[in-house]
Amino acid sequence: MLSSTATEPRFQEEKLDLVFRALGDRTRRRLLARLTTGSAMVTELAKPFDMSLPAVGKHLRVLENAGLITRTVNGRVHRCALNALPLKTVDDWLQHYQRFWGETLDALSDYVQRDNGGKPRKRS
Amino acid sequence: MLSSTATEPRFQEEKLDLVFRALGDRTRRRLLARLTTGSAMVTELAKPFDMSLPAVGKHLRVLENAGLITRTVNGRVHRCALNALPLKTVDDWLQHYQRFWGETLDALSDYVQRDNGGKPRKRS
DNA sequence: TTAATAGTAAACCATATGGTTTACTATATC
DNA sequence: GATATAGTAAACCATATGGTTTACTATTAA
Repeated sequence: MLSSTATEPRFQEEKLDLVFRALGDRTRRRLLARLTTGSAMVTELAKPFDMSLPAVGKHLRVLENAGLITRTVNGRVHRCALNALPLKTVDDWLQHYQRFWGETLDALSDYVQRDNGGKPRKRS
Repeated sequence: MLSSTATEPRFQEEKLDLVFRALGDRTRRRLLARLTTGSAMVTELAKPFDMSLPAVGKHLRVLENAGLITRTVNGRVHRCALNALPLKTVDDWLQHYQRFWGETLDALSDYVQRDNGGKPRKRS
Protein backbone atom coordinates (compact mmCIF):
# COMPACT_ATOMS: atom_id res chain seq x y z
CA MET A 1 0.00 0.00 0.00
CA LEU A 2 1.19 3.47 -0.82
CA SER A 3 2.03 5.91 1.95
CA SER A 4 -0.84 8.18 0.91
CA THR A 5 -4.48 7.24 1.26
CA ALA A 6 -7.70 9.06 0.57
CA THR A 7 -8.30 9.55 4.26
CA GLU A 8 -4.87 10.97 5.10
CA PRO A 9 -5.24 14.45 6.62
CA ARG A 10 -3.13 16.35 4.10
CA PHE A 11 -4.98 14.72 1.24
CA GLN A 12 -8.31 15.66 2.76
CA GLU A 13 -7.17 19.22 3.35
CA GLU A 14 -6.12 19.64 -0.27
CA LYS A 15 -9.48 18.26 -1.32
CA LEU A 16 -11.32 20.67 0.96
CA ASP A 17 -9.30 23.54 -0.50
CA LEU A 18 -10.38 22.59 -4.01
CA VAL A 19 -14.00 21.92 -3.12
CA PHE A 20 -14.56 25.02 -0.99
CA ARG A 21 -12.89 27.23 -3.56
CA ALA A 22 -14.95 25.66 -6.33
CA LEU A 23 -18.10 26.36 -4.33
CA GLY A 24 -17.06 29.96 -3.68
CA ASP A 25 -18.39 31.17 -7.02
CA ARG A 26 -22.04 31.78 -7.88
CA THR A 27 -21.72 30.65 -11.48
CA ARG A 28 -20.32 27.33 -10.37
CA ARG A 29 -23.03 26.86 -7.74
CA ARG A 30 -25.63 27.56 -10.43
CA LEU A 31 -24.00 24.95 -12.64
CA LEU A 32 -24.17 22.40 -9.83
CA ALA A 33 -27.79 23.29 -9.16
CA ARG A 34 -28.57 22.79 -12.85
CA LEU A 35 -26.90 19.40 -12.77
CA THR A 36 -29.17 18.22 -9.97
CA THR A 37 -31.88 18.10 -12.64
CA GLY A 38 -29.77 15.76 -14.76
CA SER A 39 -26.57 15.61 -16.77
CA ALA A 40 -26.05 17.93 -19.70
CA MET A 41 -23.60 18.83 -22.43
CA VAL A 42 -21.40 21.91 -22.12
CA THR A 43 -23.36 24.12 -24.54
CA GLU A 44 -26.61 23.30 -22.75
CA LEU A 45 -25.02 24.21 -19.43
CA ALA A 46 -23.63 27.45 -20.85
CA LYS A 47 -26.91 28.65 -22.39
CA PRO A 48 -28.40 30.42 -19.33
CA PHE A 49 -25.23 32.35 -18.63
CA ASP A 50 -24.39 35.79 -19.95
CA MET A 51 -20.84 34.69 -20.49
CA SER A 52 -18.70 33.20 -23.26
CA LEU A 53 -18.52 29.45 -23.76
CA PRO A 54 -14.81 29.29 -22.82
CA ALA A 55 -15.62 31.03 -19.55
CA VAL A 56 -18.22 28.40 -18.68
CA GLY A 57 -15.76 25.76 -19.84
CA LYS A 58 -13.24 27.02 -17.30
CA HIS A 59 -15.81 26.91 -14.51
CA LEU A 60 -16.64 23.34 -15.46
CA ARG A 61 -12.93 22.52 -15.34
CA VAL A 62 -12.72 23.92 -11.81
CA LEU A 63 -15.69 21.83 -10.74
CA GLU A 64 -14.15 18.80 -12.40
CA ASN A 65 -10.79 19.32 -10.65
CA ALA A 66 -12.67 19.52 -7.37
CA GLY A 67 -14.34 16.23 -8.22
CA LEU A 68 -17.77 17.82 -8.18
CA ILE A 69 -18.62 16.83 -11.73
CA THR A 70 -17.62 14.04 -14.04
CA ARG A 71 -17.30 14.34 -17.78
CA THR A 72 -17.91 11.69 -20.41
CA VAL A 73 -16.77 12.56 -23.89
CA ASN A 74 -18.80 11.08 -26.70
CA GLY A 75 -17.76 12.26 -30.10
CA ARG A 76 -17.64 16.02 -29.89
CA VAL A 77 -20.12 16.14 -27.02
CA HIS A 78 -18.86 16.44 -23.46
CA ARG A 79 -21.60 15.33 -21.09
CA CYS A 80 -21.26 16.57 -17.50
CA ALA A 81 -22.83 14.96 -14.48
CA LEU A 82 -22.98 15.92 -10.84
CA ASN A 83 -20.76 14.00 -8.44
CA ALA A 84 -21.91 14.94 -4.97
CA LEU A 85 -19.44 12.81 -3.02
CA PRO A 86 -17.07 15.73 -2.29
CA LEU A 87 -20.05 17.48 -0.76
CA LYS A 88 -20.27 14.66 1.72
CA THR A 89 -16.67 15.44 2.67
CA VAL A 90 -17.77 19.03 3.26
CA ASP A 91 -20.72 17.80 5.26
CA ASP A 92 -18.44 15.66 7.43
CA TRP A 93 -16.20 18.67 8.02
CA LEU A 94 -19.22 20.79 8.91
CA GLN A 95 -20.46 18.33 11.49
CA HIS A 96 -17.54 19.28 13.75
CA TYR A 97 -19.08 22.74 13.99
CA GLN A 98 -22.73 21.83 14.26
CA ARG A 99 -22.78 22.06 18.02
CA PHE A 100 -21.40 25.59 17.82
CA TRP A 101 -24.16 27.02 15.66
CA GLY A 102 -26.54 25.07 17.85
CA GLU A 103 -25.09 26.86 20.88
CA THR A 104 -25.34 30.20 19.17
CA LEU A 105 -28.96 29.59 18.16
CA ASP A 106 -29.80 28.42 21.66
CA ALA A 107 -28.21 31.51 23.14
CA LEU A 108 -30.17 33.68 20.73
CA SER A 109 -33.34 31.76 21.47
CA ASP A 110 -32.77 32.13 25.21
CA TYR A 111 -32.24 35.83 24.73
CA VAL A 112 -35.29 36.40 22.51
CA GLN A 113 -37.68 34.10 24.37
CA ARG A 114 -37.04 34.86 28.01
CA ASP A 115 -40.68 33.85 28.71
CA ASN A 116 -39.76 30.28 27.91
CA GLY A 117 -38.83 29.35 31.48
CA GLY A 118 -35.18 29.54 30.42
CA LYS A 119 -35.34 26.04 28.94
CA PRO A 120 -33.08 25.43 25.99
CA ARG A 121 -35.00 25.07 22.76
CA LYS A 122 -35.07 21.66 21.17
CA ARG A 123 -32.46 21.10 18.46
CA SER A 124 -33.85 20.72 14.93
CA MET B 1 -39.55 46.95 5.70
CA LEU B 2 -36.58 47.43 3.43
CA SER B 3 -36.50 45.75 0.04
CA SER B 4 -33.56 43.61 1.12
CA THR B 5 -33.79 40.97 3.81
CA ALA B 6 -31.37 38.41 5.13
CA THR B 7 -33.21 35.64 3.35
CA GLU B 8 -33.35 37.29 -0.05
CA PRO B 9 -31.61 35.05 -2.62
CA ARG B 10 -29.01 37.56 -3.80
CA PHE B 11 -28.05 38.37 -0.23
CA GLN B 12 -27.67 34.70 0.58
CA GLU B 13 -25.60 34.11 -2.55
CA GLU B 14 -23.18 36.89 -1.64
CA LYS B 15 -22.90 35.43 1.82
CA LEU B 16 -22.21 31.96 0.44
CA ASP B 17 -19.51 33.46 -1.80
CA LEU B 18 -17.79 35.00 1.21
CA VAL B 19 -18.16 31.98 3.45
CA PHE B 20 -17.10 29.36 0.92
CA ARG B 21 -14.13 31.44 -0.16
CA ALA B 22 -13.15 32.01 3.46
CA LEU B 23 -13.28 28.26 4.04
CA GLY B 24 -11.20 27.54 0.96
CA ASP B 25 -7.92 28.15 2.75
CA ARG B 26 -6.22 25.74 5.15
CA THR B 27 -4.84 28.44 7.40
CA ARG B 28 -8.30 29.85 7.93
CA ARG B 29 -9.80 26.44 8.60
CA ARG B 30 -7.07 25.85 11.19
CA LEU B 31 -7.92 29.19 12.78
CA LEU B 32 -11.58 28.19 13.00
CA ALA B 33 -10.65 24.82 14.45
CA ARG B 34 -8.53 26.57 17.07
CA LEU B 35 -11.44 28.82 17.96
CA THR B 36 -13.67 25.83 18.70
CA THR B 37 -11.54 25.42 21.84
CA GLY B 38 -12.37 28.97 22.93
CA SER B 39 -11.81 32.58 21.98
CA ALA B 40 -8.29 34.00 21.74
CA MET B 41 -6.37 37.15 21.02
CA VAL B 42 -4.68 37.67 17.66
CA THR B 43 -1.11 36.95 18.82
CA GLU B 44 -2.24 33.73 20.47
CA LEU B 45 -3.98 32.69 17.28
CA ALA B 46 -0.92 33.55 15.21
CA LYS B 47 1.59 31.64 17.34
CA PRO B 48 1.26 28.16 15.75
CA PHE B 49 1.65 29.53 12.23
CA ASP B 50 4.89 29.86 10.32
CA MET B 51 3.72 33.17 8.99
CA SER B 52 3.97 36.85 9.87
CA LEU B 53 1.46 38.45 12.21
CA PRO B 54 0.03 40.71 9.48
CA ALA B 55 -0.60 37.65 7.33
CA VAL B 56 -2.61 36.01 10.09
CA GLY B 57 -4.33 39.33 10.65
CA LYS B 58 -5.47 39.33 7.04
CA HIS B 59 -6.84 35.82 7.36
CA LEU B 60 -8.75 36.84 10.45
CA ARG B 61 -10.16 39.79 8.50
CA VAL B 62 -11.39 37.45 5.79
CA LEU B 63 -13.06 35.24 8.39
CA GLU B 64 -14.58 38.30 10.00
CA ASN B 65 -15.94 39.60 6.69
CA ALA B 66 -17.52 36.22 6.13
CA GLY B 67 -19.12 36.49 9.55
CA LEU B 68 -17.30 33.41 10.79
CA ILE B 69 -15.61 35.18 13.67
CA THR B 70 -16.45 38.15 15.83
CA ARG B 71 -13.91 40.50 17.32
CA THR B 72 -14.10 42.42 20.57
CA VAL B 73 -11.46 45.06 21.08
CA ASN B 74 -10.38 45.66 24.64
CA GLY B 75 -7.54 48.08 24.98
CA ARG B 76 -4.90 46.88 22.58
CA VAL B 77 -6.15 43.30 22.68
CA HIS B 78 -8.41 42.03 19.92
CA ARG B 79 -10.23 38.95 21.13
CA CYS B 80 -11.64 36.71 18.40
CA ALA B 81 -14.47 34.24 18.85
CA LEU B 82 -16.03 31.68 16.55
CA ASN B 83 -19.41 32.50 15.08
CA ALA B 84 -20.69 29.31 13.52
CA LEU B 85 -23.99 30.67 12.22
CA PRO B 86 -22.73 31.13 8.63
CA LEU B 87 -21.82 27.45 8.74
CA LYS B 88 -25.46 26.70 9.28
CA THR B 89 -26.17 28.59 6.05
CA VAL B 90 -23.64 26.31 4.37
CA ASP B 91 -25.28 23.30 5.95
CA ASP B 92 -28.69 24.39 4.67
CA TRP B 93 -27.24 24.80 1.20
CA LEU B 94 -25.64 21.37 1.42
CA GLN B 95 -28.88 19.66 2.35
CA HIS B 96 -30.18 20.23 -1.18
CA TYR B 97 -27.44 17.90 -2.37
CA GLN B 98 -27.60 15.28 0.36
CA ARG B 99 -29.82 12.95 -1.61
CA PHE B 100 -27.29 13.02 -4.47
CA TRP B 101 -24.32 11.81 -2.50
CA GLY B 102 -26.72 9.31 -0.95
CA GLU B 103 -27.59 8.08 -4.44
CA THR B 104 -23.94 7.89 -5.41
CA LEU B 105 -23.08 5.92 -2.29
CA ASP B 106 -26.03 3.62 -2.88
CA ALA B 107 -24.95 3.03 -6.44
CA LEU B 108 -21.42 2.27 -5.25
CA SER B 109 -22.76 0.03 -2.55
CA ASP B 110 -24.95 -1.80 -5.05
CA TYR B 111 -21.98 -2.25 -7.32
CA VAL B 112 -19.59 -3.47 -4.63
CA GLN B 113 -22.06 -5.66 -2.76
CA ARG B 114 -23.97 -7.47 -5.48
CA ASP B 115 -24.59 -10.30 -3.00
CA ASN B 116 -26.93 -7.99 -1.11
CA GLY B 117 -30.06 -8.97 -3.06
CA GLY B 118 -29.85 -5.60 -4.81
CA LYS B 119 -31.53 -3.84 -1.90
CA PRO B 120 -30.50 -0.22 -1.35
CA ARG B 121 -28.39 0.27 1.73
CA LYS B 122 -29.89 2.14 4.62
CA ARG B 123 -29.08 5.86 4.76
CA SER B 124 -26.82 6.95 7.61
C1' DT C 1 8.41 59.33 30.56
C1' DT C 2 10.35 55.73 28.44
C1' DA C 3 10.01 51.34 26.70
C1' DA C 4 7.54 47.25 25.43
C1' DT C 5 3.40 45.04 23.56
C1' DA C 6 -0.79 44.26 20.46
C1' DG C 7 -2.21 45.03 16.44
C1' DT C 8 -3.25 47.45 12.01
C1' DA C 9 -1.91 50.09 7.72
C1' DA C 10 0.48 50.56 3.67
C1' DA C 11 3.45 49.43 0.01
C1' DC C 12 5.01 45.87 -2.50
C1' DC C 13 5.38 41.27 -4.95
C1' DA C 14 4.16 36.83 -7.18
C1' DT C 15 0.67 34.06 -8.47
C1' DA C 16 -4.30 32.84 -9.01
C1' DT C 17 -8.85 33.89 -10.78
C1' DG C 18 -12.44 35.11 -13.92
C1' DG C 19 -13.31 37.05 -17.91
C1' DT C 20 -12.41 38.21 -22.96
C1' DT C 21 -11.20 37.18 -28.06
C1' DT C 22 -9.11 34.67 -31.51
C1' DA C 23 -7.44 30.44 -33.05
C1' DC C 24 -7.69 25.63 -33.48
C1' DT C 25 -9.23 20.45 -33.33
C1' DA C 26 -12.40 17.10 -33.95
C1' DT C 27 -16.75 15.31 -35.09
C1' DA C 28 -21.21 15.55 -37.61
C1' DT C 29 -23.95 16.64 -41.46
C1' DC C 30 -25.18 18.26 -46.19
C1' DG D 1 -15.51 17.49 -49.85
C1' DA D 2 -17.52 21.50 -47.79
C1' DT D 3 -19.62 23.34 -43.92
C1' DA D 4 -21.50 23.59 -39.45
C1' DT D 5 -21.17 22.27 -34.56
C1' DA D 6 -18.99 21.15 -29.87
C1' DG D 7 -15.58 22.23 -27.40
C1' DT D 8 -10.78 23.30 -25.95
C1' DA D 9 -6.32 26.01 -26.21
C1' DA D 10 -3.85 30.01 -25.98
C1' DA D 11 -2.94 34.72 -25.40
C1' DC D 12 -4.28 38.47 -23.03
C1' DC D 13 -6.21 41.60 -19.31
C1' DA D 14 -7.91 43.35 -14.81
C1' DT D 15 -8.49 42.34 -10.33
C1' DA D 16 -8.10 39.31 -6.20
C1' DT D 17 -5.32 36.63 -3.06
C1' DG D 18 -1.71 35.44 0.08
C1' DG D 19 2.42 36.54 1.50
C1' DT D 20 6.32 39.84 2.78
C1' DT D 21 8.54 44.06 5.17
C1' DT D 22 8.46 48.43 7.02
C1' DA D 23 5.95 51.90 9.22
C1' DC D 24 2.65 53.46 12.43
C1' DT D 25 -1.00 53.81 16.39
C1' DA D 26 -2.54 52.84 20.69
C1' DT D 27 -2.28 50.87 25.01
C1' DT D 28 0.13 48.91 28.99
C1' DA D 29 4.00 48.58 32.08
C1' DA D 30 8.63 49.96 34.20
